Amino acid sequence: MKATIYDIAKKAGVSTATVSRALGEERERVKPKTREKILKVCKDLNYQPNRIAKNLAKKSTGAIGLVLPEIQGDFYTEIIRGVDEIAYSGNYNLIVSSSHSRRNIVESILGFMRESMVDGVILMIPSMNRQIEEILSKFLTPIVIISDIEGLGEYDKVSIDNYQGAYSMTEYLIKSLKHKKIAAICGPRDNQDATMRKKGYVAALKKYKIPIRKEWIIESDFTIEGGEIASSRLLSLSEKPDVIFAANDNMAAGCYKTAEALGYKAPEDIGIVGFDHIAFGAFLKPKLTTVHVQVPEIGRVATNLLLDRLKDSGSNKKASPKNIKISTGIIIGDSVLKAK
Amino acid sequence: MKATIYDIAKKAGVSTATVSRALGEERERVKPKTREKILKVCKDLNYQPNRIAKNLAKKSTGAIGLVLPEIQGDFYTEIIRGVDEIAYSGNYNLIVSSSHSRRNIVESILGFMRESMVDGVILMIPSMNRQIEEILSKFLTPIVIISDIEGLGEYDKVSIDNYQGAYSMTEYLIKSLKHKKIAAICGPRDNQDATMRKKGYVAALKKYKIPIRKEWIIESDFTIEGGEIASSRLLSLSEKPDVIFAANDNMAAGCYKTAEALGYKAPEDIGIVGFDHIAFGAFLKPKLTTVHVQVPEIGRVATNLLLDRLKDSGSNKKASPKNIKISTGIIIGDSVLKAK
DNA sequence: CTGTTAGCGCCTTCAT
DNA sequence: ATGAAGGCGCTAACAG
Repeated sequence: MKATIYDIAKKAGVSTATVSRALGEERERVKPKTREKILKVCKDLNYQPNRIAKNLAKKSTGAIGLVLPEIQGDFYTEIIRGVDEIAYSGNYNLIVSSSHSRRNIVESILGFMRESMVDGVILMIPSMNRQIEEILSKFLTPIVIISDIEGLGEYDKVSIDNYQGAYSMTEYLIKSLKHKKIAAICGPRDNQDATMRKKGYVAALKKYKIPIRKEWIIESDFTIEGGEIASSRLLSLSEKPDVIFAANDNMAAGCYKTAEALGYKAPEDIGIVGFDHIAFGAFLKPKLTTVHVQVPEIGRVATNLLLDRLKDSGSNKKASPKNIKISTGIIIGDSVLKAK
Repeated sequence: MKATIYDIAKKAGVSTATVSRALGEERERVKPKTREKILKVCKDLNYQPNRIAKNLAKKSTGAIGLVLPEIQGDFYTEIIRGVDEIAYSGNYNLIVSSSHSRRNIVESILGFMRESMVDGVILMIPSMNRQIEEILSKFLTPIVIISDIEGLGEYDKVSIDNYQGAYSMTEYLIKSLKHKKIAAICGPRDNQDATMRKKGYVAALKKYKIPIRKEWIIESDFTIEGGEIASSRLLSLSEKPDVIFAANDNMAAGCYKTAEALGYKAPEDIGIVGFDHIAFGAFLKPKLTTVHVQVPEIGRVATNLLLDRLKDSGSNKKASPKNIKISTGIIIGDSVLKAK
């Protein structure tokens, strides 16, 4: 049987209160000799404090939750890294959970936070719906959302500046590289990041008065395979684009595959650019030109917002929600040439 | 203030026990009408059950913990995927934690499990030491170890069959491809996976009576950069190997980089093979020949072992520890040719 | 079917 | 510096 604080108290000849103090943050308020005795007994009995009981008594868990749509690939692990870094230095434990495969994200949220195993939650969601909104509205713990969804004014929010990133890349292709025939492989329609990236692309074309061609804008799914399929469609058009702007690096990798399979050589025959700047892009040949996203920074910023909330949750004047955009940059590789 | 089961009981005019039943697994044992009334009150008061209290009362959390050395790269996320899959279908929540960067793994274990926030733990560790062993020996919850460390007979254990994988690959290079000049870039000395891979390599050379050359066995660190450095050393030797067997795909990728930088062409000038078969290897050019490891399967198997333990923890006859090895295979790419 | 009553293990005033 | 005692919110016998 596990030893409890009560066993310790009895064996050490003190009260449970003293044991609690000796082990907790009030170490100083107990005589060194007593404390030593208590610690010795703890060792003898292999005492392991029960955090559940502690949490119940203190009404806080010292942990924050991170809910991700999935835990796969560099993108998400880098978010985790950013969150973990700040959580750790703020003395919070991190609990990561994913709404993986079969499990839909709503369910995950429910199981995870409605039951308050954590003091606060960082939620990353690609899209919103009534159901989720309703659950969120009932939330009792602070919550920070990572998403590019508009509205949501009542929550702290951090997002990638998808619009600006896509706009800048498109502008770079047009202005610096003199391209006009630029196709886009977009992410899923219901994914807000994807939507904003597409908007940025379209806006840049408009700005430079380049006509938008429907057949050069393909919706896909952010996977490598999706990129393969979409690009093979683009490359089989009678009028082909000169450059393909994939809305993420995975799909750009799919374009490489297709190009190779179809006998096109990048960048000479077809230019390819991506978005995200995930690690493995550097191993693509030719090196991928892409939009740089400070992924771990997203996690850091979100966590800082959450910790601020947690700190403030005592005082009753709630700070108004913050909305932070993480800026992007352009990484110039060798996957697209200047137009002839 | 959060509503408690007590508030519900009062407002619904029933006892807390009835509320607990109506909401829990004994739904059936309460009259439908009563239950409905209770559910309505719950809605009205936006009642969120407190899982902490529940855990304390039930003495179980319904969650298992997964402790990884880090959460970065495909290898670890695929482990997570395997674990999550089984945990989910077994109705357990998964809590992932990493002993990331500054935090050493021991500390992580301490914070994570000694305090029994979980019913059981899956621990992945690259190496063992006294300190860790001592902590583990004091463990009160079931624990499954993912590691190729020998000994450890008292724990359920799952490991990659590193030895066999490395042996088979080396044998393939020798027997099928007629190579004799095979160098190895190993992982860290204190990493057990690395050690077993090296042993497999050495054993195969011995079996085929190929002399072992110290200068062709280099210790590195499983990173891309490590692979770069190690391979540049190999390629600057007066007598160069024909093939480099990198102990993981990351380091193999580093070899590609170096080879390119130094003007060697794979596979014509130098053969390169790896270990792990992580996703991005398929994007290397030429396609990487490597040892296939069923990574998600590691997670699945480990989780099944843990769930079995948890199921049995009621009965007092403990099943004897199981030790499962996950077999490997060889993926033939284009990164090494038959010897001339 | 439902209520009563103890805990679960720890923390935290309030006294001493 | 320490002890006594009452929660924290929920579950689980045991009665009715």
